[in-house]
Amino acid sequence: MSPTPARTSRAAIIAAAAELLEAHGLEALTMAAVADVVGVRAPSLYKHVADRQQLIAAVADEAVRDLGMAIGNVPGMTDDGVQARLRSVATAFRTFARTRPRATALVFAGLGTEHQPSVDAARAAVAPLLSLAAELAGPERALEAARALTAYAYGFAAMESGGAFRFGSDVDAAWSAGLEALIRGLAA
Amino acid sequence: MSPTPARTSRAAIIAAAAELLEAHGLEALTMAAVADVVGVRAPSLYKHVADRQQLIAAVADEAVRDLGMAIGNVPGMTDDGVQARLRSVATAFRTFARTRPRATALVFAGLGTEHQPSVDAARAAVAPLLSLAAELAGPERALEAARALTAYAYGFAAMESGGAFRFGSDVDAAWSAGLEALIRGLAA
DNA sequence: ACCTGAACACCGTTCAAGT
DNA sequence: ACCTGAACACCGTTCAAGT
Repeated sequence: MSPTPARTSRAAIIAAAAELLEAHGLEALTMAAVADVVGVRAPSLYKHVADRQQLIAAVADEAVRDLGMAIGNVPGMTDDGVQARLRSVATAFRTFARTRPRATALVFAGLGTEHQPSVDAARAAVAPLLSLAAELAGPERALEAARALTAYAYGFAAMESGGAFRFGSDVDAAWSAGLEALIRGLAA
Repeated sequence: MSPTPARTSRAAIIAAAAELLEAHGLEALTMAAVADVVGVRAPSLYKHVADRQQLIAAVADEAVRDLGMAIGNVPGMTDDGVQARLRSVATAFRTFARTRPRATALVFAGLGTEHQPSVDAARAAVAPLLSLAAELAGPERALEAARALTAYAYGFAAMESGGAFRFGSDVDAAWSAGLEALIRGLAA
């Protein structure tokens, strides 16, 4: 007669889904596999998430928040100049994208979902980058500069994770050279 | 007794798959849907392609070739300086990515496939960009410069197609400003 | 030599029945 | 109030049977 307490939770389900995505790709993120990780049967998931699309959307939203924290909490930046801090934030972005490439692709390329993270979440995530861009290029051109930096960082990280850089040579050096060039150009 | 002639072809199948991908997304690229477009039943496709993964890979390969042609045949560039030609080629890339966003994501982000386009195909596609990069930044730094330009162009186009630019303001102006900054910085 | 229907394993999702 | 097995429609893939 006593109603059973929940044997899993929305948070656990989203975490399991994010793990499966990163470990084995989007096609491995099945309701049965997620259910298996959290220890229930597939139909039970529908008590916690509407359907698979919404679960994927929730994984993307969580990734946006994680990314925001990753680039918002870069340590020891108080003493540096704008360009050095921008370099640190962009590199934190790259590190995040290398750690969670498939979640990053879900957020930025959106292949496999029609979902967009909420405007508020996106705004919060890029806030630190936007304020540095304003410092670098002036408030008038802050948005443009932030977009250019994000485009470069995401594009580079995506190509890197996707294996697009296969002509040898030093990938780290290419990252730094491109970033320096962009920062220099935006500051001018 | 006479063996039946092929009622469809590998080329037609790939074209149908590319159409479905762009029109309705990767999850709409099903064997049944492709078979329907080319006018056969799903099992017949296996006479022409090994399986769905290989079909998706073929779509990606074809997209790489198309992209190579798109950025290799930019008209009326003979009289321009390096920077102007680079601007034209990068903009041709953006135009291609806006026309075929999902195929572009398949090639660069590779979410939904483990496939990589062959090194030769990729090399051919980026050849025009590489030679311009050499002209701009010197042969020593050509590869770095080409990578930075590709990363920026793909990243910008991906974010644009994915709807990441939703804070208002002029997206075309942002594209130009970022591209100018990068070219200026790479030339220095 | 290619095409087909039937069949199988799998997936997302619903729902009545359990506790 | 949540969980489950059974069921349904759909998907990728195989294969024996047609022409």
